Amino acid sequence: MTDQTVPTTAAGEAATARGEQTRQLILETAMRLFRERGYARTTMRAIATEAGVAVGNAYYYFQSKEHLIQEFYARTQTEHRAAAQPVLDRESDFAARLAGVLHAGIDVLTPSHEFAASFFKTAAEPTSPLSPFSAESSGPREASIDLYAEVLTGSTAKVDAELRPQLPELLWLAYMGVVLFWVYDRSPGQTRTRRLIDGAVPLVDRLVKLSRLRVLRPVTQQVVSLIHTLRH
Amino acid sequence: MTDQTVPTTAAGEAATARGEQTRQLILETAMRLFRERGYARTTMRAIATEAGVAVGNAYYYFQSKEHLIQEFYARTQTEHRAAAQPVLDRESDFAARLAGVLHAGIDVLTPSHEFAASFFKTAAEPTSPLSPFSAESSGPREASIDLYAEVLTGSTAKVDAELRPQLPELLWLAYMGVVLFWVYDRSPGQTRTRRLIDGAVPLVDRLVKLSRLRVLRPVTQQVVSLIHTLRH
DNA sequence: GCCCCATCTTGAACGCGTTCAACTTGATGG
DNA sequence: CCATCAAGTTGAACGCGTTCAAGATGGGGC
Repeated sequence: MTDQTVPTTAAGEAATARGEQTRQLILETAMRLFRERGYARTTMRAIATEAGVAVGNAYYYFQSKEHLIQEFYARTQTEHRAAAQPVLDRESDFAARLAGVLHAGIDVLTPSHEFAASFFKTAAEPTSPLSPFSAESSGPREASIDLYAEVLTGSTAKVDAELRPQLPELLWLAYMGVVLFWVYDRSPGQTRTRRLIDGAVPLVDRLVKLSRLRVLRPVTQQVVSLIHTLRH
Repeated sequence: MTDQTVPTTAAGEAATARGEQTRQLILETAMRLFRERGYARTTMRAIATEAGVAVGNAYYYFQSKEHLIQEFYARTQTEHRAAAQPVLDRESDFAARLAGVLHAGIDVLTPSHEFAASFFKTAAEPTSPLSPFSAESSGPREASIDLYAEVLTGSTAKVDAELRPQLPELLWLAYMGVVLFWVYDRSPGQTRTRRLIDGAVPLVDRLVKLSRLRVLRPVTQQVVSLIHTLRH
């Protein structure tokens, strides 16, 4: 805990130091091997050997094997944003924007399905820096939440005023749910996940719009108040 | 894969063979050490030593360190059922029954919070036999779903006819969500999880009752149809 | 030209989960 | 009483992630 040891330059730092090349070399090698053999079957020794460095050297740049994955997060998030941009530029309907962004996320993840499943256990541990809720993952997480804020702000949807500020984070949470479903999805090409998105988005769209309705306002307020309670 | 090797008698089997005592001894020792030191810090060597057997002997009875946990599932489920019984006998109101059962679940889990957090990563892996969705966990899972069927059948709540058959599994899924929240809950005594239950139950109660309402019937049908789609 | 020293690199060593060939035990039946 | 053999038990050995004391490198001040 609390060992902010010396170098291990955080993800996208400037880091003009000599070793930056080595860092990139190790990272590229690791990513390639992870994709080729899966996370568990890729050993640190293999990464080091293929990169032409000593095992210990990999640990100079990355605190652990798990930390090599953090780069995967950052890249995935960047790709997700890029893949979602056309939809955000084109659509103004809330449901269309949300579905587009969710599908874009799965598009980006699809090539890594096997790899993602094998390292998912690591990310799931509450104490892990790789947990999507951890402080270490706050960068990609906030970028991702921003994406859902944009889904909302760029849309023509009218949303209950109290619910609106909470919605981006709720949508991100729903996205986490979709990813969870996707990780467990064993159907060929993860078509079930696609069906989940196509089925759930109109539902969310409907509920969001109904949130302003007389009968449902108490429910909406109950939801918002629960969120506030849980945030402390 | 597919190595249904010789003995390793499944959880609650008859198993009158000689080694049954040793099996229980190893299991009790493991459970004690897991609780005392946490999962990660308990080594197989320590379990073996404290139980007075050789390391290999533990592997004669349990395929892996992870498999020692499966017993924990079965026990937790049994205790949950027992702890929930008074509430099921006493209450007839749906919300009261649901809240009672959920709180009973967390009551039972509370002493093992640290341990649960440390082995959660293992259970989260899609391919793991410990995953709550796996075939190996079907026993405890179905027992747990039955519990939520009973929450519903013993209650006076009137539920949409199409939604009703899906509800026990949905409630179980919600319970999984509560457990997930609980695992990540770092607040002292996991009071946030308690607040989640107390906040979410009235909400679920309200939604279930509203499910029969004119305005919401389409939404209800949409939910049911989505469930059917995802089930194939 | 030389030394200094932060930066980078090395690989043997540690403790872990897991495996396995070899050994012991004790009920069975001749 | 002994031979048999499935059931149970052993601990050295393997490959893994990780650590760390020791060494190599090379730009900057003198």
